[in-house]
Amino acid sequence: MDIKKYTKIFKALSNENRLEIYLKIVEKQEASFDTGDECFINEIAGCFKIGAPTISHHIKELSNAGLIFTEKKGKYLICKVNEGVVDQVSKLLKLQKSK
Amino acid sequence: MDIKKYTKIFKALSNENRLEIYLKIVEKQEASFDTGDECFINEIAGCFKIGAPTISHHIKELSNAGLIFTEKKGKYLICKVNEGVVDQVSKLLKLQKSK
DNA sequence: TTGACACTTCGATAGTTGTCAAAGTAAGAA
DNA sequence: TTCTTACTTTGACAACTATCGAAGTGTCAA
Repeated sequence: MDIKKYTKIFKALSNENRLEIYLKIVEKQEASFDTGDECFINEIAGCFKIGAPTISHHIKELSNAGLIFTEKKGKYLICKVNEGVVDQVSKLLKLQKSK
Repeated sequence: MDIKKYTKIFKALSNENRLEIYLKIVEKQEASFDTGDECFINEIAGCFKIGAPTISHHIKELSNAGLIFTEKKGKYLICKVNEGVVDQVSKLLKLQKSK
């Protein structure tokens, strides 16, 4: 088990703004099951009172931790949740009572 | 939803030694379903190359985040996982595809 | 009561992190 | 080409964190 990988994930989620950015991406992705829209960072950036450089930095941390995937589309940046990692995290934390 | 509560939890798990301490407590608790033993910090402290003050500090952070409960038994300290919080964390991170 | 043990508290310090302003890049519109 | 928009990179700095040694507290056994 790669402890470092998980500490990186938890570190990425341990900052208030970064966690909210991540949750916004999750939210947008949920909505997209109906609409088919993608999550443009541009659209959610306005919700925060931090500057563009800081948001860019946070996105990179989330991406580095493997929590999200990013993709450039013209001048916009699209983000997607990495659902596999989220499942791994849930498993790590839990007791395996059934075992 | 209380973002601060969750950032505190993630921060608690974002340090390598602290995550390992938490996982040791989980492990001990799993074993205890058979043996009925409790998790004495004293016993797991030897696994780490950090000093007692640092371990004490880490335990307090885990407890403060609500991830574990602690209890004094004589001169020993007993730790238990707060399973409720772990479930909440898993729910927070996940997409609700079924909705 | 003395000593050993299991922590805890305190104070210090090196290292890390979140944020910003300024400057940079790259795409698309005019 | 020039301008605007969207993001990135860089450099700096204040705030926070992990760790330690030293000293402190409380428990238990001899």
